[in-house]
Amino acid sequence: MNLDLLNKGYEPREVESRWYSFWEKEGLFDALADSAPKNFSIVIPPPNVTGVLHMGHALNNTLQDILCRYRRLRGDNVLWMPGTDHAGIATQNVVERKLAEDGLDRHHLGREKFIEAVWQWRRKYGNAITNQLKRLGASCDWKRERFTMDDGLSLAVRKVFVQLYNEGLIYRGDYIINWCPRCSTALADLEVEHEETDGNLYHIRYPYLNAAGGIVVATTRPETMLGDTAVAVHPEDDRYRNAADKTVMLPLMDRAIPVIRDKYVDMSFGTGALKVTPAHDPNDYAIGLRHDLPVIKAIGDDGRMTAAAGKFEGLERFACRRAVVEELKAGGYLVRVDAHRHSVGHCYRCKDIVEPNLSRQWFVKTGPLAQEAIVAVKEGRTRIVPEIWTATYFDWMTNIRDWCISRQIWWGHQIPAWTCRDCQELIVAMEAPPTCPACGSAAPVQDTDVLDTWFSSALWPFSTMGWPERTPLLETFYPTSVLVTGFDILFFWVARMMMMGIHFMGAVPFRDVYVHALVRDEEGKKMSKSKGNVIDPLSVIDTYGTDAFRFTLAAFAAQGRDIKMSAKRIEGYRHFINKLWNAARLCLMHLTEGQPEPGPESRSLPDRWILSRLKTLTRTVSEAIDDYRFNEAAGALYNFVWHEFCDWYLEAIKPVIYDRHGEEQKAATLAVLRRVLNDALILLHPFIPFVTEEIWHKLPGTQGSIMLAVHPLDDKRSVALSHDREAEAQMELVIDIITGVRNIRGEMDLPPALELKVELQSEDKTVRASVVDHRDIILNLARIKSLTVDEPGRKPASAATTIIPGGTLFVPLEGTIDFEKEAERLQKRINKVNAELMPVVKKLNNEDYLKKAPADVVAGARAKREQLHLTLQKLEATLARVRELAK
RNA sequence: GGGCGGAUAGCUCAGCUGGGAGAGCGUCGGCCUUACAAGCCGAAGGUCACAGGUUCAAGCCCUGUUCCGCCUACCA
Repeated sequence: MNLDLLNKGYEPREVESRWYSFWEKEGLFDALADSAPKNFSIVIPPPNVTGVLHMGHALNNTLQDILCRYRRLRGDNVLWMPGTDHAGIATQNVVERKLAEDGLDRHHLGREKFIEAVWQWRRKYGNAITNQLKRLGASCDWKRERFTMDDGLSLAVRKVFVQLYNEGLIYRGDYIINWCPRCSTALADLEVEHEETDGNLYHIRYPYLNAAGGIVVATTRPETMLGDTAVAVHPEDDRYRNAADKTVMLPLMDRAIPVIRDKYVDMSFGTGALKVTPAHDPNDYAIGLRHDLPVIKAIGDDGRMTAAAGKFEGLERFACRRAVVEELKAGGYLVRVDAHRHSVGHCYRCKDIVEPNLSRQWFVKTGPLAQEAIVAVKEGRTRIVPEIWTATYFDWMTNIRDWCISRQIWWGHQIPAWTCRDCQELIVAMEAPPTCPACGSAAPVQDTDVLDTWFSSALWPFSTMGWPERTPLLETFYPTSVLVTGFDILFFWVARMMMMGIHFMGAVPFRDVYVHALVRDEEGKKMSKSKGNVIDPLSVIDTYGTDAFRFTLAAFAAQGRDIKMSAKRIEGYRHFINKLWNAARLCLMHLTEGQPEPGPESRSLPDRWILSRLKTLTRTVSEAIDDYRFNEAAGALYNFVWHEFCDWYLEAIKPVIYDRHGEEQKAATLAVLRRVLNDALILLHPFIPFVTEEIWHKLPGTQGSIMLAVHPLDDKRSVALSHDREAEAQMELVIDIITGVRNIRGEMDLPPALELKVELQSEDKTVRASVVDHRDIILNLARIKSLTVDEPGRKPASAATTIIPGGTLFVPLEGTIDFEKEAERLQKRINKVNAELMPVVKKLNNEDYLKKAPADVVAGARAKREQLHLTLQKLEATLARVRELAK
């Protein structure tokens, strides 16, 4: 016996620190660029380079790692492509804040120096997130790590931009876009978060220019009136039949503006008259185009009023709102102010209120691209799991609007477009044109804008593999097997990868998209720094260990449901890791190298049973992983290890391994024990890689990493195992008897030390024989002194009784029995059986049921009725006897 | 405004194509049994949100209602 093989309690810190570097050093995460018989690939959703590991990353990468490790164990050539995203606005903000600490800002530094500063920052801090992924155990092929701003990916970005431009799928134009005054950049529609806000609806009277009275308009943003160039009414609105074609005087500005008719106006809203501000509202802009209205930009890109706002020039937009309202009131123009709840757009980065603003931007024409992406999913070339997201995907893709891709920041891929200083020719090209192709003037000027970060992420599945070159990596691993992601970036990222992948590779970027849930806090709220409810995965890992954490995530990753995370649940799974650890200790105390492996014929009942259960487990776990039902796989493993393996099997074989049943039996059992531990570790490894690797190395007879082990589905000796129905039935009987005795002991308050003699009466010969065969196991686990087996006959007088499916169990308690208590106990049982019996009887009395239900279902119900009936009879007879004796 | 999801034991949640209500934690009782007290054994606890409907049969399918949560949207 070798007790110091493993420590008594599992210490994750010490163990985990060893294995990650071992795996990396051995090259166990490396993919072969050349195609193997089976290839499997995943591209990581690249975390922001500024990021720190949060719960979302932890879940996302744990699930990917489970898939990758599982596929490797199944013999696949696995590529898990890692990398990070340059995260334009986020990173720029971080570095700007950093500079501010030194009293610097980017405008003083200049563009070039600022970008250099960002690169410096990236070199210094940019690996934080990848190091954290390593602590999580992520088995990425780090040698291939990519960054969205590295040379290869930047080339891919330019190539894509130029081609789309030449195909007419990228264009530049003046449109109303979402403008964030704080970030001072355009935002895509997706980057705007809408939030219901309590505001006011201001009713303002615009007097007619050459007539009495006026028109009352309603607005939530009164300051925009400074840019009004018309008032619109619906052509069929009788109220304004006479008003149309008149001219009103814009208050405060003393500007004459026309009253026009446009069907866009909703007669039922407000007064039915709409003030039109083409420069600051997308609908108004459209109306402006239809009616050839002037465009007056009253709010500047810095969020302050422009010269066009007259005396309000320079006022911050919300200060201006207050000032405008005051003046309107003073001038008698303000008719009414109603409280009005409406949704207000906020910048998803800085949360500042977004201002619709007219400006010249670059757009991707998404219609044709989206169409292809819809067809790909319709035809099943890409499958979205769970399927529920397919509808959402279609919905969004169908109603997609053009994608504003230019950003007025510095950190990112600068747009490969140049303008000639002299003739204004626009040149879109991979490299800077030395001269203008139109007029020959020197050095056209590059557009100062950069591309939306998601533009480069959209290329991720193929740009990381070396596109535009046709690399072996692409040949082998594109399309990728599956993309694992949270639904929050389904549109931002997945949809756009679909569009770009199909367009540029001619094939979908992934076969499956597995959409997982969000990790929330204990109360189901989204974790966020401002709420202070963030659980830091790294501190969880420090406290409970990576394996416990990963297992928790997997166990709660039920499809379509968010995960509420709390320390308490992780603690529960730490116990599981510890349980496994200690079970392994027990095994390792007895397993030695080179033990003989006797044939199946010498296997005991528990041996046969556990092998049969292992077979089921292997299938269950593998199928669950194949279907992305991670929680089912984790649940099956938990139940097997803790309850079947530890509670029953290990307890049952203790007498054998402690040398009470002879050498031959011991050798057979140890061989089984080894096989079960071996296979269970392999099945567990994708979920809890560290502890399984540690145990694996202590297991005599194993060589190298568990990552190179043969999966039970591919291992001849394991495949040869089959379901052993006989063993399962016999073991069930044994368990029933043991549980029955334990139950009596517990409910009758019998001291554990009290030596019990137990009698089983059964009319079933097979049952009797079976119990005799396995008497030792029962004596040991039920902690009883003797077990006699008989045909039904004389009932022991002073005994506690339990009915089990195979017969009746008597625990004679001569002189010590408490009849009251026993009667009570039996009555409880009777009530329970009755409750179970009632619905069955009712069913079987229903002729329609007998006629219409499938035969096997009816047969099952009949069998159940018989069995319950029998049990009930026995219980009632016993109770009657006990009552008699109690008198 | 449109759409989606959720409501099952005290808590957190499983329950896959309709056919015997489950787990973990917590609670109660008993155990230091030679791997594990981060453990072992036993027990209690549920009108499956509400109201209808389909069906021989509904936690599961349909309709409506209530309460949560999320996504989406250019009604000023």
